[in-house]
Amino acid sequence: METTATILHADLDAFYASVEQLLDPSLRGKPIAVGGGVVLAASYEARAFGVRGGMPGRKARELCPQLIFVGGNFSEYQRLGDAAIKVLDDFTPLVERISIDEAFADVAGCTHLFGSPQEIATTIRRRVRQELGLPISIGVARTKHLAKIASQVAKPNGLVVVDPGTELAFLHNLPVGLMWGVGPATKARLAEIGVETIGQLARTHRGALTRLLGPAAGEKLSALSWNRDPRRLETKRRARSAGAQSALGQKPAVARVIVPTLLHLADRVASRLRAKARPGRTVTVRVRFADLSAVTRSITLDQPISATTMLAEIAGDLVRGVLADHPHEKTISLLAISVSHLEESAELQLELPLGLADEKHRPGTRKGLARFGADRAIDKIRERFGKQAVGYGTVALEAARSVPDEFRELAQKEL
DNA sequence: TCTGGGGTCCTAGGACCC
DNA sequence: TCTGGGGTCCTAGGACCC
Repeated sequence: METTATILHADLDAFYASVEQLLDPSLRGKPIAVGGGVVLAASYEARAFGVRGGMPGRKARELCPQLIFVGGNFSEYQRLGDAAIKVLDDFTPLVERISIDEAFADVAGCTHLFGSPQEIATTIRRRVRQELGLPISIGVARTKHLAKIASQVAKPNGLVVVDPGTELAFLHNLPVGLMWGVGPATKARLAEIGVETIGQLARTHRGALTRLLGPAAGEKLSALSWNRDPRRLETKRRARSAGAQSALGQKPAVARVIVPTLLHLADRVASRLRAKARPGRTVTVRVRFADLSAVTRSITLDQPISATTMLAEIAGDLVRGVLADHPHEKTISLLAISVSHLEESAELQLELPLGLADEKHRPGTRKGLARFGADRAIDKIRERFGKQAVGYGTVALEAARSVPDEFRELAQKEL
Protein backbone atom coordinates (compact mmCIF):
# COMPACT_ATOMS: atom_id res chain seq x y z
CA MET A 1 0.00 0.00 0.00
CA GLU A 2 1.24 3.46 -0.90
CA THR A 3 2.27 5.40 2.12
CA THR A 4 2.09 8.87 0.64
CA ALA A 5 -0.88 10.83 -0.57
CA THR A 6 -0.45 11.22 -4.33
CA ILE A 7 -3.99 11.21 -5.68
CA LEU A 8 -5.49 14.56 -6.55
CA HIS A 9 -9.15 15.28 -7.10
CA ALA A 10 -9.59 18.60 -8.89
CA ASP A 11 -13.03 20.15 -9.16
CA LEU A 12 -13.86 23.52 -10.70
CA ASP A 13 -16.05 25.57 -8.37
CA ALA A 14 -19.65 26.29 -9.44
CA PHE A 15 -18.32 25.75 -12.92
CA TYR A 16 -20.94 27.13 -15.33
CA ALA A 17 -21.70 30.05 -13.04
CA SER A 18 -18.00 30.87 -12.63
CA VAL A 19 -17.57 30.88 -16.41
CA GLU A 20 -20.45 33.35 -16.75
CA GLN A 21 -18.90 35.60 -14.12
CA LEU A 22 -15.60 35.37 -15.95
CA LEU A 23 -17.15 36.32 -19.29
CA ASP A 24 -19.27 39.16 -17.88
CA PRO A 25 -17.50 41.01 -15.06
CA SER A 26 -20.73 42.79 -14.11
CA LEU A 27 -21.99 39.43 -12.82
CA ARG A 28 -19.12 38.94 -10.38
CA GLY A 29 -20.05 38.92 -6.74
CA LYS A 30 -23.73 38.55 -7.60
CA PRO A 31 -26.18 35.69 -7.23
CA ILE A 32 -26.59 34.18 -10.68
CA ALA A 33 -28.13 31.03 -12.09
CA VAL A 34 -27.44 29.42 -15.45
CA GLY A 35 -30.63 28.19 -17.07
CA GLY A 36 -34.21 29.32 -17.00
CA GLY A 37 -36.99 26.83 -16.45
CA VAL A 38 -34.58 24.81 -14.39
CA VAL A 39 -31.36 25.90 -12.66
CA LEU A 40 -28.40 24.16 -14.30
CA ALA A 41 -25.85 25.83 -12.03
CA ALA A 42 -25.82 28.48 -9.32
CA SER A 43 -23.03 30.81 -8.17
CA TYR A 44 -21.92 30.66 -4.56
CA GLU A 45 -23.67 33.98 -3.98
CA ALA A 46 -26.91 32.33 -5.12
CA ARG A 47 -26.26 29.18 -3.10
CA ALA A 48 -26.16 31.33 0.02
CA PHE A 49 -29.89 31.83 -0.57
CA GLY A 50 -30.50 28.12 -0.92
CA VAL A 51 -30.54 28.06 -4.73
CA ARG A 52 -29.36 24.67 -6.02
CA GLY A 53 -28.78 22.96 -9.34
CA GLY A 54 -31.81 21.06 -10.64
CA MET A 55 -34.19 23.42 -8.87
CA PRO A 56 -37.13 24.84 -10.81
CA GLY A 57 -36.42 28.43 -11.85
CA ARG A 58 -39.54 29.68 -10.16
CA LYS A 59 -38.55 28.28 -6.81
CA ALA A 60 -35.06 29.75 -7.17
CA ARG A 61 -36.53 33.19 -7.79
CA GLU A 62 -38.67 32.83 -4.69
CA LEU A 63 -35.63 32.03 -2.58
CA CYS A 64 -33.58 34.83 -4.10
CA PRO A 65 -35.60 37.62 -5.74
CA GLN A 66 -32.49 39.42 -7.02
CA LEU A 67 -31.23 36.24 -8.74
CA ILE A 68 -29.90 36.93 -12.23
CA PHE A 69 -30.60 34.27 -14.84
CA VAL A 70 -28.13 33.86 -17.68
CA GLY A 71 -28.68 31.78 -20.79
CA GLY A 72 -25.45 29.84 -20.87
CA ASN A 73 -22.36 29.86 -23.10
CA PHE A 74 -22.10 26.14 -23.60
CA SER A 75 -19.21 26.09 -26.05
CA GLU A 76 -17.20 28.13 -23.54
CA TYR A 77 -17.93 25.56 -20.83
CA GLN A 78 -16.54 22.83 -23.03
CA ARG A 79 -13.47 24.84 -23.99
CA LEU A 80 -12.62 25.94 -20.46
CA GLY A 81 -13.37 22.54 -18.93
CA ASP A 82 -11.02 20.91 -21.45
CA ALA A 83 -8.37 23.56 -20.79
CA ALA A 84 -8.48 22.95 -17.04
CA ILE A 85 -8.04 19.20 -17.51
CA LYS A 86 -5.11 19.90 -19.84
CA VAL A 87 -3.32 21.59 -16.95
CA LEU A 88 -3.46 18.25 -15.12
CA ASP A 89 -2.16 16.50 -18.23
CA ASP A 90 0.95 18.68 -18.05
CA PHE A 91 1.93 16.87 -14.86
CA THR A 92 0.95 13.25 -15.47
CA PRO A 93 -0.69 11.00 -18.04
CA LEU A 94 -2.57 9.32 -15.19
CA VAL A 95 -5.68 11.45 -15.39
CA GLU A 96 -9.21 10.12 -15.03
CA ARG A 97 -11.77 12.67 -16.09
CA ILE A 98 -15.16 12.07 -14.54
CA SER A 99 -17.14 14.99 -15.88
CA ILE A 100 -16.74 18.27 -17.68
CA ASP A 101 -15.37 20.00 -14.58
CA GLU A 102 -13.81 17.24 -12.49
CA ALA A 103 -10.88 14.80 -12.68
CA PHE A 104 -8.55 12.60 -10.67
CA ALA A 105 -4.80 12.57 -11.21
CA ASP A 106 -2.13 10.36 -9.70
CA VAL A 107 1.13 12.28 -9.35
CA ALA A 108 3.16 9.46 -7.78
CA GLY A 109 5.41 9.25 -10.83
CA CYS A 110 6.19 12.93 -11.24
CA THR A 111 7.03 14.26 -7.78
CA HIS A 112 10.75 14.13 -8.62
CA LEU A 113 10.04 16.61 -11.43
CA PHE A 114 7.47 18.91 -9.91
CA GLY A 115 7.69 18.63 -6.15
CA SER A 116 5.39 17.21 -3.53
CA PRO A 117 1.74 16.49 -4.31
CA GLN A 118 0.82 19.51 -2.24
CA GLU A 119 3.15 21.70 -4.30
CA ILE A 120 1.78 20.25 -7.53
CA ALA A 121 -1.79 20.91 -6.40
CA THR A 122 -0.87 24.47 -5.49
CA THR A 123 0.70 25.02 -8.89
CA ILE A 124 -2.33 23.57 -10.68
CA ARG A 125 -4.68 25.83 -8.77
CA ARG A 126 -2.54 28.88 -9.50
CA ARG A 127 -2.28 28.06 -13.19
CA VAL A 128 -6.02 27.48 -13.62
CA ARG A 129 -6.66 30.77 -11.85
CA GLN A 130 -4.07 32.72 -13.84
CA GLU A 131 -4.42 31.15 -17.26
CA LEU A 132 -8.17 30.53 -17.31
CA GLY A 133 -9.50 32.86 -14.64
CA LEU A 134 -11.40 30.12 -12.83
CA PRO A 135 -11.45 28.97 -9.21
CA ILE A 136 -10.70 25.28 -8.67
CA SER A 137 -10.55 23.21 -5.50
CA ILE A 138 -8.28 20.23 -5.01
CA GLY A 139 -8.21 17.41 -2.50
CA VAL A 140 -5.07 15.31 -2.07
CA ALA A 141 -5.10 11.91 -0.39
CA ARG A 142 -3.94 8.32 -0.65
CA THR A 143 -7.15 7.08 -2.24
CA LYS A 144 -9.58 8.41 -4.81
CA HIS A 145 -12.52 8.46 -2.50
CA LEU A 146 -10.71 10.36 0.20
CA ALA A 147 -9.29 12.83 -2.33
CA LYS A 148 -12.82 13.47 -3.56
CA ILE A 149 -14.11 14.07 -0.07
CA ALA A 150 -11.13 16.34 0.59
CA SER A 151 -11.92 18.48 -2.46
CA GLN A 152 -15.51 18.83 -1.26
CA VAL A 153 -14.23 19.98 2.11
CA ALA A 154 -11.81 22.34 0.38
CA LYS A 155 -14.54 24.18 -1.55
CA PRO A 156 -14.81 26.90 -2.45
CA ASN A 157 -11.46 27.69 -3.98
CA GLY A 158 -9.33 25.72 -1.55
CA LEU A 159 -6.80 22.92 -1.11
CA VAL A 160 -6.99 20.14 1.46
CA VAL A 161 -4.24 17.55 1.86
CA VAL A 162 -5.01 14.49 3.97
CA ASP A 163 -1.77 12.98 5.24
CA PRO A 164 -1.81 9.21 5.74
CA GLY A 165 -1.51 9.42 9.50
CA THR A 166 -4.55 11.65 9.78
CA GLU A 167 -7.00 9.89 7.51
CA LEU A 168 -9.38 8.32 9.97
CA ALA A 169 -9.42 11.40 12.17
CA PHE A 170 -10.24 13.49 9.11
CA LEU A 171 -13.01 11.16 7.97
CA HIS A 172 -14.69 10.25 11.16
CA ASN A 173 -16.33 13.53 12.03
CA LEU A 174 -17.69 14.16 8.54
CA PRO A 175 -21.34 13.50 7.65
CA VAL A 176 -22.03 10.28 5.73
CA GLY A 177 -23.63 12.31 2.94
CA LEU A 178 -20.16 13.40 1.78
CA MET A 179 -19.34 9.83 0.75
CA TRP A 180 -19.65 8.96 -2.89
CA GLY A 181 -22.71 6.78 -3.27
CA VAL A 182 -24.60 8.03 -0.24
CA GLY A 183 -27.61 9.94 -1.48
CA PRO A 184 -30.92 10.84 0.13
CA ALA A 185 -32.23 7.25 0.37
CA THR A 186 -29.10 5.73 1.90
CA LYS A 187 -28.68 8.71 4.21
CA ALA A 188 -32.23 8.23 5.50
CA ARG A 189 -31.69 4.51 6.04
CA LEU A 190 -28.49 5.11 7.93
CA ALA A 191 -30.18 7.78 10.03
CA GLU A 192 -32.75 5.19 11.08
CA ILE A 193 -30.04 3.22 12.82
CA GLY A 194 -28.50 6.36 14.26
CA VAL A 195 -25.60 6.68 11.83
CA GLU A 196 -24.88 10.23 10.72
CA THR A 197 -21.09 10.52 10.62
CA ILE A 198 -18.50 8.44 8.81
CA GLY A 199 -17.03 7.54 12.21
CA GLN A 200 -20.34 6.10 13.34
CA LEU A 201 -20.49 4.21 10.06
CA ALA A 202 -17.05 2.76 10.72
CA ARG A 203 -18.22 1.53 14.11
CA THR A 204 -21.26 -0.20 12.63
CA HIS A 205 -20.88 -3.94 12.07
CA ARG A 206 -20.43 -4.80 8.43
CA GLY A 207 -23.14 -7.43 8.58
CA ALA A 208 -25.61 -4.83 9.80
CA LEU A 209 -24.72 -2.58 6.89
CA THR A 210 -25.12 -5.28 4.27
CA ARG A 211 -28.48 -6.23 5.74
CA LEU A 212 -29.55 -2.61 5.64
CA LEU A 213 -28.15 -1.63 2.25
CA GLY A 214 -27.44 -4.85 0.36
CA PRO A 215 -24.13 -6.64 -0.13
CA ALA A 216 -22.49 -4.25 -2.58
CA ALA A 217 -23.32 -1.00 -0.85
CA GLY A 218 -22.72 -2.44 2.61
CA GLU A 219 -19.26 -3.76 1.77
CA LYS A 220 -18.34 -0.59 -0.01
CA LEU A 221 -19.37 1.83 2.69
CA SER A 222 -17.81 -0.30 5.37
CA ALA A 223 -14.52 -0.39 3.50
CA LEU A 224 -14.60 3.30 2.71
CA SER A 225 -15.29 4.30 6.28
CA TRP A 226 -11.99 2.64 7.15
CA ASN A 227 -10.35 4.19 4.15
CA ARG A 228 -9.84 0.89 2.37
CA ASP A 229 -10.45 1.89 -1.16
CA PRO A 230 -9.10 0.99 -4.59
CA ARG A 231 -6.75 3.69 -5.74
CA ARG A 232 -6.31 2.76 -9.37
CA LEU A 233 -7.31 5.40 -11.88
CA GLU A 234 -9.21 4.38 -14.98
CA THR A 235 -7.79 6.62 -17.61
CA LYS A 236 -9.87 5.28 -20.47
CA ARG A 237 -13.31 3.85 -19.96
CA ARG A 238 -15.75 3.15 -22.72
CA ALA A 239 -19.34 4.27 -22.43
CA ARG A 240 -21.74 1.43 -21.66
CA SER A 241 -24.93 3.05 -22.88
CA ALA A 242 -26.25 6.01 -24.81
CA GLY A 243 -29.65 7.57 -24.47
CA ALA A 244 -31.86 10.57 -24.93
CA GLN A 245 -34.96 11.81 -23.21
CA SER A 246 -37.49 14.55 -23.61
CA ALA A 247 -39.75 16.03 -20.98
CA LEU A 248 -43.12 16.71 -22.55
CA GLY A 249 -45.04 18.68 -19.96
CA GLN A 250 -48.40 16.96 -19.91
CA LYS A 251 -49.26 15.35 -23.21
CA PRO A 252 -51.94 12.84 -24.19
CA ALA A 253 -50.58 9.32 -24.59
CA VAL A 254 -51.45 9.01 -28.27
CA ALA A 255 -49.55 8.10 -31.40
CA ARG A 256 -49.59 11.69 -32.68
CA VAL A 257 -47.42 12.65 -29.70
CA ILE A 258 -45.45 9.45 -29.19
CA VAL A 259 -44.38 8.51 -32.70
CA PRO A 260 -42.66 11.77 -33.70
CA THR A 261 -41.05 12.11 -30.26
CA LEU A 262 -39.61 8.61 -30.40
CA LEU A 263 -38.34 9.21 -33.91
CA HIS A 264 -36.53 12.32 -32.75
CA LEU A 265 -35.05 10.56 -29.71
CA ALA A 266 -34.06 7.53 -31.78
CA ASP A 267 -32.34 9.85 -34.22
CA ARG A 268 -30.33 11.50 -31.45
CA VAL A 269 -29.22 8.15 -30.06
CA ALA A 270 -28.72 6.17 -33.25
CA SER A 271 -26.72 8.85 -35.03
CA ARG A 272 -24.28 8.89 -32.11
CA LEU A 273 -24.00 5.10 -32.22
CA ARG A 274 -23.34 5.18 -35.94
CA ALA A 275 -20.79 7.97 -35.64
CA LYS A 276 -18.69 5.83 -33.30
CA ALA A 277 -19.56 2.48 -34.89
CA ARG A 278 -20.95 1.22 -31.60
CA PRO A 279 -24.34 -0.37 -32.22
CA GLY A 280 -26.09 -1.86 -29.22
CA ARG A 281 -28.22 -4.92 -28.44
CA THR A 282 -30.49 -3.75 -25.64
CA VAL A 283 -33.14 -1.10 -26.20
CA THR A 284 -34.79 0.44 -23.14
CA VAL A 285 -37.64 2.91 -23.08
CA ARG A 286 -38.90 4.89 -20.17
CA VAL A 287 -42.37 6.35 -19.93
CA ARG A 288 -43.17 8.85 -17.22
CA PHE A 289 -46.81 9.51 -16.44
CA ALA A 290 -48.62 12.61 -15.28
CA ASP A 291 -47.80 11.98 -11.61
CA LEU A 292 -44.08 11.58 -12.43
CA SER A 293 -44.10 7.86 -11.70
CA ALA A 294 -42.17 6.05 -14.40
CA VAL A 295 -42.03 2.64 -15.99
CA THR A 296 -39.29 1.06 -18.12
CA ARG A 297 -39.40 -1.68 -20.72
CA SER A 298 -36.44 -3.24 -22.44
CA ILE A 299 -35.62 -5.89 -24.97
CA THR A 300 -32.33 -7.49 -25.81
CA LEU A 301 -31.87 -8.32 -29.47
CA ASP A 302 -29.77 -11.05 -31.03
CA GLN A 303 -27.94 -8.50 -33.13
CA PRO A 304 -26.86 -4.96 -32.30
CA ILE A 305 -28.57 -2.07 -34.07
CA SER A 306 -27.82 1.54 -34.85
CA ALA A 307 -30.42 2.38 -37.52
CA THR A 308 -32.70 5.27 -36.63
CA THR A 309 -36.05 4.03 -37.88
CA MET A 310 -35.52 0.54 -36.57
CA LEU A 311 -34.65 1.88 -33.14
CA ALA A 312 -37.73 4.09 -33.27
CA GLU A 313 -39.95 1.13 -34.21
CA ILE A 314 -38.62 -1.10 -31.46
CA ALA A 315 -39.02 1.74 -28.99
CA GLY A 316 -42.56 2.23 -30.24
CA ASP A 317 -43.37 -1.44 -29.65
CA LEU A 318 -42.03 -1.19 -26.11
CA VAL A 319 -43.94 2.01 -25.35
CA ARG A 320 -47.15 0.45 -26.65
CA GLY A 321 -46.52 -2.44 -24.29
CA VAL A 322 -46.15 -0.04 -21.38
CA LEU A 323 -49.36 1.77 -22.23
CA ALA A 324 -51.24 -1.50 -22.67
CA ASP A 325 -50.18 -2.47 -19.14
CA HIS A 326 -51.28 0.90 -17.76
CA PRO A 327 -54.62 1.51 -19.47
CA HIS A 328 -55.69 4.15 -16.99
CA GLU A 329 -52.72 6.43 -17.66
CA LYS A 330 -53.89 8.90 -20.28
CA THR A 331 -51.14 11.49 -19.92
CA ILE A 332 -47.39 11.18 -20.29
CA SER A 333 -44.78 13.68 -19.10
CA LEU A 334 -41.57 12.18 -20.49
CA LEU A 335 -40.28 9.68 -23.03
CA ALA A 336 -36.77 8.26 -23.11
CA ILE A 337 -34.79 5.81 -25.23
CA SER A 338 -31.53 4.23 -24.20
CA VAL A 339 -29.33 1.66 -25.95
CA SER A 340 -26.93 -0.50 -24.00
CA HIS A 341 -24.85 -3.64 -24.51
CA LEU A 342 -22.84 -1.56 -26.96
CA GLU A 343 -20.46 -3.35 -29.27
CA GLU A 344 -16.83 -2.69 -28.48
CA SER A 345 -16.39 -1.26 -31.91
CA ALA A 346 -17.82 -2.46 -35.16
CA GLU A 347 -16.63 -1.77 -38.64
CA LEU A 348 -19.16 0.65 -39.96
CA GLN A 349 -19.12 -0.86 -43.42
CA LEU A 350 -20.07 -4.30 -42.23
CA GLU A 351 -22.91 -3.18 -40.06
CA LEU A 352 -26.29 -4.10 -41.41
CA PRO A 353 -29.62 -3.12 -40.00
CA LEU A 354 -30.35 -6.23 -38.01
CA GLY A 355 -33.10 -6.32 -35.52
CA LEU A 356 -35.91 -8.33 -34.01
CA ALA A 357 -36.36 -11.80 -35.33
CA ASP A 358 -39.70 -11.10 -36.91
CA GLU A 359 -40.04 -10.79 -40.63
CA LYS A 360 -39.94 -7.06 -41.11
CA HIS A 361 -36.65 -6.67 -39.24
CA ARG A 362 -34.72 -9.38 -41.08
CA PRO A 363 -31.45 -8.22 -42.46
CA GLY A 364 -31.20 -7.99 -46.16
CA THR A 365 -34.83 -7.19 -46.79
CA ARG A 366 -35.26 -4.36 -49.18
CA LYS A 367 -36.92 -2.23 -46.54
CA GLY A 368 -34.05 -2.72 -44.09
CA LEU A 369 -31.40 -1.90 -46.64
CA ALA A 370 -33.28 1.16 -47.80
CA ARG A 371 -33.35 2.47 -44.23
CA PHE A 372 -29.70 1.77 -43.75
CA GLY A 373 -29.04 3.81 -46.85
CA ALA A 374 -31.25 6.64 -45.62
CA ASP A 375 -29.32 6.85 -42.34
CA ARG A 376 -26.03 6.94 -44.17
CA ALA A 377 -27.30 9.66 -46.46
CA ILE A 378 -28.49 11.76 -43.55
CA ASP A 379 -25.23 11.26 -41.67
CA LYS A 380 -23.31 12.43 -44.74
CA ILE A 381 -25.44 15.51 -45.24
CA ARG A 382 -25.01 16.44 -41.60
CA GLU A 383 -21.27 15.96 -41.86
CA ARG A 384 -21.17 18.54 -44.61
CA PHE A 385 -23.90 20.97 -43.69
CA GLY A 386 -24.45 20.59 -39.97
CA LYS A 387 -26.95 18.91 -37.71
CA GLN A 388 -29.85 21.15 -38.58
CA ALA A 389 -29.61 20.48 -42.32
CA VAL A 390 -31.83 17.42 -42.26
CA GLY A 391 -33.56 15.35 -39.64
CA TYR A 392 -36.49 13.38 -38.37
CA GLY A 393 -39.61 14.77 -36.82
CA THR A 394 -38.10 18.05 -35.73
CA VAL A 395 -41.32 19.85 -36.64
CA ALA A 396 -43.17 17.93 -33.98
CA LEU A 397 -40.93 19.24 -31.25
CA GLU A 398 -41.88 22.92 -31.39
CA ALA A 399 -42.33 23.78 -27.73
CA ALA A 400 -40.75 20.70 -26.22
CA ARG A 401 -37.28 22.25 -26.03
CA SER A 402 -36.84 22.82 -22.34
CA VAL A 403 -33.08 22.55 -22.53
CA PRO A 404 -30.88 23.80 -25.35
CA ASP A 405 -29.27 21.20 -27.59
CA GLU A 406 -25.84 22.55 -26.67
CA PHE A 407 -26.44 21.62 -23.07
CA ARG A 408 -27.49 18.13 -24.04
CA GLU A 409 -24.28 17.71 -25.94
CA LEU A 410 -22.20 18.85 -23.01
CA ALA A 411 -23.76 16.15 -20.87
CA GLN A 412 -23.04 13.41 -23.38
CA LYS A 413 -20.24 10.98 -22.80
CA GLU A 414 -17.83 10.13 -25.52
CA LEU A 415 -18.77 6.74 -26.91
C1' DT B 1 -46.95 25.01 -6.90
C1' DC B 2 -45.30 18.34 -9.02
C1' DT B 3 -38.13 18.90 -11.11
C1' DG B 4 -33.80 18.65 -17.09
C1' DG B 5 -30.78 15.56 -19.35
C1' DG B 6 -27.04 12.05 -19.76
C1' DG B 7 -25.02 8.60 -17.52
C1' DT B 8 -23.35 4.30 -13.95
C1' DC B 9 -24.13 0.53 -10.93
C1' DC B 10 -26.87 -2.70 -8.00
C1' DT B 11 -30.75 -5.89 -6.85
C1' DA B 12 -34.07 -9.44 -7.26
C1' DG B 13 -36.60 -12.81 -9.64
C1' DG B 14 -37.01 -15.93 -13.42
C1' DA B 15 -35.23 -18.70 -17.29
C1' DC B 16 -31.94 -21.75 -18.62
C1' DC B 17 -27.76 -24.62 -18.50
C1' DC B 18 -24.45 -27.77 -16.41
C1' DT C 1 -37.07 -39.94 -9.50
C1' DC C 2 -36.01 -36.20 -6.44
C1' DT C 3 -32.81 -32.82 -4.51
C1' DG C 4 -29.15 -29.52 -4.52
C1' DG C 5 -25.79 -26.11 -6.21
C1' DG C 6 -23.51 -22.81 -9.29
C1' DG C 7 -23.32 -19.72 -13.15
C1' DT C 8 -25.10 -16.58 -16.81
C1' DC C 9 -28.39 -13.85 -19.06
C1' DC C 10 -32.52 -11.01 -19.20
C1' DT C 11 -35.89 -7.73 -17.25
C1' DA C 12 -37.71 -4.07 -14.19
C1' DG C 13 -36.89 -1.01 -10.82
C1' DG C 14 -34.12 1.96 -7.89
C1' DA C 15 -30.29 4.84 -6.14
C1' DC C 16 -26.89 7.77 -7.30
C1' DC C 17 -23.70 11.05 -9.83
C1' DC C 18 -22.64 15.38 -12.55
